[in-house]
Amino acid sequence: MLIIKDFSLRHTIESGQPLAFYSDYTRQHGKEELRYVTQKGIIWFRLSGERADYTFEGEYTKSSAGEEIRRRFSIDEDIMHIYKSISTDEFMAKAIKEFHGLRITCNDPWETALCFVVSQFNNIKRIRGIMRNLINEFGPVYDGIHLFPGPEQIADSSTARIRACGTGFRDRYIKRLAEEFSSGFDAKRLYRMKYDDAKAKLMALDGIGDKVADCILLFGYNKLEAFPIDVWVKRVMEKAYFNGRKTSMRQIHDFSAERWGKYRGYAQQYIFWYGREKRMI
DNA sequence: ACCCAGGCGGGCG
DNA sequence: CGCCCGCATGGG
Repeated sequence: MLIIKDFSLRHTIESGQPLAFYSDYTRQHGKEELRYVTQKGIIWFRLSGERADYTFEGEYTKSSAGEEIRRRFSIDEDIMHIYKSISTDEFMAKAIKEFHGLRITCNDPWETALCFVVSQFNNIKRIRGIMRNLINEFGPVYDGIHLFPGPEQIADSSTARIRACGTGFRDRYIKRLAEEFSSGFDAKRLYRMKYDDAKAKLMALDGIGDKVADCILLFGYNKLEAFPIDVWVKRVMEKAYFNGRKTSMRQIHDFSAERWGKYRGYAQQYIFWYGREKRMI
């Protein structure tokens, strides 16, 4: 059993992070459960207050599954220090207070890249459906359950089979991404690279632009200085920080770096989720 | 019917 | 640089 302080599974999952795109989350009578698959197996994660427990299947052991969970939810991160350091104005302080315990998840780079290539010009509900289709179509079966597919499993398929999962025009991006991640692109190397250099490497891939690259760095590499700007973040920030004026991406990037520094990825996730939940637009 | 969705690539001035 | 366009698909 684990004790996790300052953690809201609900805000973490519902704020549209990669895990939410392909897992089952339930909450009733104060008990929460998340079932998710990885390339190695299946994890059942249960939470009641601050008490967490888990079961697993696949290649995991009790200890490696525990490690998976610790890493995925950044359990060892000093979250209160991060909250304090980005609570630099009333809007952010209020968002953090109301949605206490929202954490940036730390996911696998390939999983994250696939999720956010699917996400472009799309909505969260459909992203979920497409991710589930991809898992059911390409994920290897373990004990009757499809695991998360590895890049090589998609790289070998036709674009038609990818498109049949509902991806639309993103089929060729997905195919090329899978090819890159299964050979050629050294995904592990980006862990050790500085933010700017890693971002340039990602943006060199077909179908990955400014926003998706930042998502992969934030949710896949835990580079907390990444600040993904999507339509929601842009509009909420224009309203809350720029007097309703149209503001360029460049200006918003600069503003976020200056205001929230190296933890601005957290600020971004609060802006995104708080803005949507409070129907600010 | 119309509009939009956690954008990107390509072409243009 | 900035701006504009097309892009698959499904839900409101």
